Amino acid sequence: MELDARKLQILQAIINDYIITAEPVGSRTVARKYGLGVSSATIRNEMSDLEELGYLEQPHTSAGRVPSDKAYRLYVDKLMRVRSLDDQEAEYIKDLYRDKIMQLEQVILQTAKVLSDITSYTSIALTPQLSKVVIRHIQLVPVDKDFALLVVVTSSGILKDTLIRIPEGIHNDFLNKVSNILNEQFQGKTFSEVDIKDLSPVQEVFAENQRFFNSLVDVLSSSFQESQKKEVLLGGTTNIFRFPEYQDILRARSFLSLMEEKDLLYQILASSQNNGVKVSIGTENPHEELRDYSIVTATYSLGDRVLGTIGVIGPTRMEYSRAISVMDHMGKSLSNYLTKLYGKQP
Amino acid sequence: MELDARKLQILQAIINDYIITAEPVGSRTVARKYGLGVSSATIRNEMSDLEELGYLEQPHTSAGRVPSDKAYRLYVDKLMRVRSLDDQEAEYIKDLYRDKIMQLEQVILQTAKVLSDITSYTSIALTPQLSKVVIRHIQLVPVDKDFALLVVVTSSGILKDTLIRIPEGIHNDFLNKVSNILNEQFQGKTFSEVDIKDLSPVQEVFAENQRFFNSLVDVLSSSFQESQKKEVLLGGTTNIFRFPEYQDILRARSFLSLMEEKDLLYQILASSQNNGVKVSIGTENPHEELRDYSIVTATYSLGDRVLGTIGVIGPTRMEYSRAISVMDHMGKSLSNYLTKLYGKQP
DNA sequence: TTTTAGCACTCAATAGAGAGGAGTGCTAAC
DNA sequence: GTTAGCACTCCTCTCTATTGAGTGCTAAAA
Repeated sequence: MELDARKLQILQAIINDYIITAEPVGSRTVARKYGLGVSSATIRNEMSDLEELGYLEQPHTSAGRVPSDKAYRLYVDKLMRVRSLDDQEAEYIKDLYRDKIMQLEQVILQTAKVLSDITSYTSIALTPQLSKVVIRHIQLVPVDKDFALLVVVTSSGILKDTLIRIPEGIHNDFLNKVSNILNEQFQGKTFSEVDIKDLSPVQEVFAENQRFFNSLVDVLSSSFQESQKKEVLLGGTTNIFRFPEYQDILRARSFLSLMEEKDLLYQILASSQNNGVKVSIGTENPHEELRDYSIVTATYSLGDRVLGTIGVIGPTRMEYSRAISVMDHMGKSLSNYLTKLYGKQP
Repeated sequence: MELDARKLQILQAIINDYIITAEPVGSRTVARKYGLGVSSATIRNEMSDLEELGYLEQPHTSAGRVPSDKAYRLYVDKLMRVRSLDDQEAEYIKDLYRDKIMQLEQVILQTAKVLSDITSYTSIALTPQLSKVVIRHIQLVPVDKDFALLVVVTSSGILKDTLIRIPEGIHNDFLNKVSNILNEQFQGKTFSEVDIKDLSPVQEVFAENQRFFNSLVDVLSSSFQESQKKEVLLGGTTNIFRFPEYQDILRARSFLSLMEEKDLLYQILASSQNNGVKVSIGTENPHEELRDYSIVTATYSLGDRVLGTIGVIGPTRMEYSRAISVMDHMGKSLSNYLTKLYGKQP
């Protein structure tokens, strides 16, 4: 049995209604609110068919029906018409990136905040995967007689700077020399290519300052290690309370706990590395814990290299149309901003 | 009527029991569990007195009694014996600061995490008030032909670094010159003393590079502005779910919303600027919203200058003894660490 | 053949009644 | 001053209708 036009209409009506009300939808409601010119009995028959086909589910016999993940999938792929952003939202997003120079992580954090504000879902963002990023410059900047700043600049902005203690009697010229060595060794490499052991041959340059050499190696290697670190940023975690299905303390708590599992969230987002917007509905998701949620993600890039992923998570009865258009727009705006700011690298 | 020894004993028993169980305590429980050698009827009479004196409250006639804020205050000031940390906890804290050089904000963030882990309450931390901090060094570090890094180093570590675009044809010597000018103007001043207008007289040095001058001023002033910014860090927000009195969705939600009001939290913490540990119990707190919570705070310092505040927040039936000893220890450890690391400044 | 009206049936949600129990306050005796 | 005893309060839990939204089926109408 194929889905004829009327079945589709009814299915769409049920999905629309359920997205708004979060209550199982009955045949009478469909007949009255979405006047299709047929009686509730007819709709009842159709709904029965739709259930048999796996598009609808019944929480219990005397309740209305609820769309299945399969129905949402159909809805996203075929039924729904993608809304474009309204002016206010577009303006909000534009404002975020207008004329600002922020540290990379700040940009992503702000993006997450705006995402959760606009969609009223919880937003998740992956900071850029620095292992893929090229080291542009390393420099030891003298600060005063005791301290220097080790700055590592990458093709996507600054990675990191660390205060490092310098031994007595070290001259600025020596720091410059060290900077040059570091650049020779590491410039142009990505973080995954870098190997701290490459420094060993130049150890003799440090002569009597072996302690300085060691602490430099320490700082650099922890810096490189950290660059591999997964970092997951969140926005609007308590937005989940807006939804009636999370008025239950156990559900709310389990959601909030889920949001604290950064490793899991990382995996979820990292899996969608192919450019563009991706929608995962409930059980489509490979992770058992996400069975009850839907996730809409988009990637962001620097030039044509994908750097990371942003997304929103919410109940499966998500406003897909809105979420998708927002994510699409946001991914593109963020990529634009980054590419404009950090441009093409040598 | 003054509180005699037996009344104090009974009060202490009730507080102890309520802190553990979160259930109103009845006269029989006191008689049996905390054998004072008198019958429940006697205790009942004493409890009645204690209620009249404002130390106990009754949720309803046929329930046991619950300590009032006044009782907790007495408990904290007189009754309780301050536990010292157990070895495991002390070790945990020591570990946190051992041999690590972290960015200032990282230190505070980690401190908050450990605090909430150890106490199982939610922790709040104020990042250092940079307006009181002295600028040690400003430098423009050339990164490549398009960008330089503006680094502002303060007496408490790095404040901030910002990537800044430099116009074509600017030579490193010029950047150094600019760095020197900036240092002349701002070195040794605190952020609250600094005035961006001081730069105007040197504007002519920039000659044809007025755009560069302008963007420099922009970045600097936003940097200075940001230094005044209140920043509140949290740890263990979902710990609140551990407590039976927050199994109710409304209470849990209202707590989590409260934790999102960064301005309010800032005010709360900022108000305790006198050195040492401070305890605010329920209604003692000037803020209406905190009526149901108790807060234990401690300050942390660099040398003898108070930089900020850390604290834990939880239900009024808090384990004050534990909380106070942890906060005391933590405040001191953090101050030690900072002072050792960033030491005495010129 | 499709649609519809009608009706019995199901089942969650809600309200109400009653029993149980923890705890108090009071009184009278010790 | 202390305690045993007892009536009383009031929350909590359980059990039992009652209600109502919604279904599925059947038979008649289109």
